[in-house]
Amino acid sequence: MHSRSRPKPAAALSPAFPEPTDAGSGSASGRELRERGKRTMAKLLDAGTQVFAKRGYHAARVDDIVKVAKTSHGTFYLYFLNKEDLFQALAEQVATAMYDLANTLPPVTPDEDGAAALRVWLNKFSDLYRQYGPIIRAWTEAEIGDSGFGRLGTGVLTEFGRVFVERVRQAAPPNIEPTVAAMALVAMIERVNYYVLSGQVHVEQDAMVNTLAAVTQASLFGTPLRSQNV
Amino acid sequence: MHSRSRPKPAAALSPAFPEPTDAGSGSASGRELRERGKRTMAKLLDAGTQVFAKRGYHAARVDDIVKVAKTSHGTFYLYFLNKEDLFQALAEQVATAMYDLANTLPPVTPDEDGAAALRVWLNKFSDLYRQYGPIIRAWTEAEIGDSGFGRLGTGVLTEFGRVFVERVRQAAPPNIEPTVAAMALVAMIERVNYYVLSGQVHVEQDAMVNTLAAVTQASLFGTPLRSQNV
Amino acid sequence: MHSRSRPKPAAALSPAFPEPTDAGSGSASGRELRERGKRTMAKLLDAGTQVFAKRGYHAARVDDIVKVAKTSHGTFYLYFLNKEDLFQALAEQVATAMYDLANTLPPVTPDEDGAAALRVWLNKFSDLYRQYGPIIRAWTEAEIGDSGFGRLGTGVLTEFGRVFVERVRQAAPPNIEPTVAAMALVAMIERVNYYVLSGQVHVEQDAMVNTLAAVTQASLFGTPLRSQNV
Amino acid sequence: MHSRSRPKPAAALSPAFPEPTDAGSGSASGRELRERGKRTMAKLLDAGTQVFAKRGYHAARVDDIVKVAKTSHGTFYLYFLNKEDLFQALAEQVATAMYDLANTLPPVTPDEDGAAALRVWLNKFSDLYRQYGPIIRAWTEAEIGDSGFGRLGTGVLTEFGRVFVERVRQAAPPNIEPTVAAMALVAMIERVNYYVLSGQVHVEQDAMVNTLAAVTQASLFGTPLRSQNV
DNA sequence: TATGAATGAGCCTTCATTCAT
DNA sequence: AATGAATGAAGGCTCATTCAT
Repeated sequence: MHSRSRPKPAAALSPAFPEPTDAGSGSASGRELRERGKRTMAKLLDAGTQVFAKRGYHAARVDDIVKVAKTSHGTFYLYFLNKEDLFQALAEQVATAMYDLANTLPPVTPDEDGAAALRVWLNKFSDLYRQYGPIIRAWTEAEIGDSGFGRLGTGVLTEFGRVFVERVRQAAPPNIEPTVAAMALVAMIERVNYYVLSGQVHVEQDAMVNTLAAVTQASLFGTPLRSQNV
Repeated sequence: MHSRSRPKPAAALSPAFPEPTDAGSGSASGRELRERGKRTMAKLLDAGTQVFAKRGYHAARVDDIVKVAKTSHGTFYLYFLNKEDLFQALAEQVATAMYDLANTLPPVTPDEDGAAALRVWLNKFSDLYRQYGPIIRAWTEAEIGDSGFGRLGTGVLTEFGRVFVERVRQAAPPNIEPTVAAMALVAMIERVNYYVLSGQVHVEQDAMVNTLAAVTQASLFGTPLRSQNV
Repeated sequence: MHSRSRPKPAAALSPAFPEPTDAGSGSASGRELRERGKRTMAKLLDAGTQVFAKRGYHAARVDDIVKVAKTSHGTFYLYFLNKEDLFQALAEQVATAMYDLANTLPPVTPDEDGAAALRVWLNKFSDLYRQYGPIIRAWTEAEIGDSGFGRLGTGVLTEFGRVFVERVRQAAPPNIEPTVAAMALVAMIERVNYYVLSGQVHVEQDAMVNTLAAVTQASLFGTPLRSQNV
Repeated sequence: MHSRSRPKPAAALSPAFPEPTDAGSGSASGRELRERGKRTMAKLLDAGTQVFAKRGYHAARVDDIVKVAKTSHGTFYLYFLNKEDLFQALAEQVATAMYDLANTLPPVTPDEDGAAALRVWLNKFSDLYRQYGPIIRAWTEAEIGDSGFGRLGTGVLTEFGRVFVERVRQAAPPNIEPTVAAMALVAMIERVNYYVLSGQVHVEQDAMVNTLAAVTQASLFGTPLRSQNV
């Protein structure tokens, strides 16, 4: 669809973390932005997040977005090729942040230290998911069909899987099949956060995190599941 | 919007089962359908499944559906109030089947019998998910916003949760918090099936089922995770 | 631009002349039209002729066309892919008619019989030009840029040139260069009609035809130019 | 619309020549331009010529023009009221040059001297047409509708007609109708140049000029058409 | 019961023009 | 004298829904 490409999120995998609102954000033309231009683009990205969150990808109208951003249609198309392009930019922000988070997953040990480290990480995941969840949801929606989003999503998923597999390998006896188990854990963590964020189930973040940590440990080390601090 | 309501096909699927989600359905005449009418409606439902699967809820056009069903726009509106109504009908089919399946979840025991029973059930879940997955995915999409779908989805989720909680209670020592753990297991099972079905990860159904059963047991009884038959 | 193709005008070169309003006319989908559909399409083609005539290709809005045709936007796009597609259909009508006319050019002889035959033919040309002139003008406009119209126009021009060359060859001594002379005559005839039709010069059709016939004969046979019946 | 009017560049082209088409020009401050300003204006006029040539009047975007001129939107509107104003300025250049050329048309005599003089003039016409042809083409396009361009075009045409009529009168026996014949010759000369310039027919300039001269002479004096020097 | 033509609100996108710096 | 960000009125096109047959 667009003929000019934005900086790839993969680049952001590097340790040097770019400023959140600029990372992966692109313009319709790749031109350099002055101060004012940056503000406008940030407003649009932010408005996009809100509107996609509220209405989902398909139902979101450019008109909604520019209204929230208090700017005009013309301006929108100065910064983005179209709705998809804006979404792409947001998705890349998410992807970048997720990649980075995945790589901070601590080694999982069977003791209370391991559980604590896991809980810290799960809290960070939860915070990130809360921040970007709407985009992720819309992502799933946009994914259907043909667009290139799928790959982005799969990429992030794969990265999570890869890191979890490593941890599973480090932790578990050699007779278990780490890839599937890793995926199962990733799936659980993602989806529970989704249920909670979307309000389909009502649980405190602490309870959720504790349980997820416990299930994860139990899965790897056979520690009987006990919900702590609930 | 005309007021005529659509015959409720979902109801027929499980005569004994109370129609829990019927409230929101704004459809469907009680008029009896002749043989031909039944065939046409079946064609439309089937076409709807295909098209929603391929394009998602929003991107699906009535035009696509009637083309696949080899019928006309006029006919479509003879059987359904609108696109949402058709989707509702399909969603109700899914919900009914899911409710029924949830209620066949066997007691979970720590022994190999328990694992085997779990695997049988997970296979049934997987089959059902494969059959209806596209609708479920589109469901998530339609859910965003305001429609009544959310309730339907939440209802099914709740039912699964309820049943799992019962089993977790039966199985686990009294000091664990069953509701959150149950939800985590449901989330894991659903999402892994989704990943696999949507082709985002490539795993054989057997491997998936075995792992899910193992993780479930491990979570409840501390059985160290072992992937069997992989 | 469009993925489905309309019947080629070249086909219409065959002696069997198709009904004027159906020739070259195409639909967005190639589907067969019922009586009503044919009427609607005719209305749109007619409205297109009027609007393109009045405003030119670029300035013509689909909205104008459907207003003149007393129909709706939706209907327009039922019959044509877009504005260009409608124009194409009209242009093909013109091209077909022009091809056919070109092939009826009589042999040019130096006597009064030759002049009379030429006048008859020029009158037919003039009538055709009056009928289709607006489209031809818009054609020139649409031609600029990249579209395939150019070829169509060039094709018609070439056909006229070819036929005139034949006649010039028949008529003129062997020492003259027929192709350029033929083109010059074609250019003159076309452009004079254009000037007159567009109201840039005010001359009666008779005077115009007589003069064109006289110049043509004079060019070929050296008959001194005399304007008759003026 | 601001009322400041643009400096009239056309006037400068022929100080002695009365500005006949100035009436419709709604432009341009009498403010004097410094060296830099003159350069900028020249860049814009030049860019305008290129872009109108390539895309035609309607399809030409101000954005294209300023890009080619390597300047900004703001600057464009410093020099011209709007797109039409720039076009007007260019058209006036053309009109002025054409007027001047028309008035150098030599008397047409039946001998070889007359033919030679005609060929010299036709070559000048051709050169001018090549230089300004794109504008003339766009002119025709802009003409459609309501703008004042038509008058400008008609004015030039009328001037050519007037001059040709004089020559025809000088040359021809009193029994011919000079106005129509003159127009026919003008039409021919213009249109042949157009065909050649637009690449619709492929002829060397020499062949074209020779033929046009021959047809012109033949029309006036009955000299049989012979293409010379081909 | 079935058809397909017709409708028009809605949304996306472009581009001439203005304005603050 | 120059810049480039911002604006918003057009205008193209789609698609859910209705209607006449």
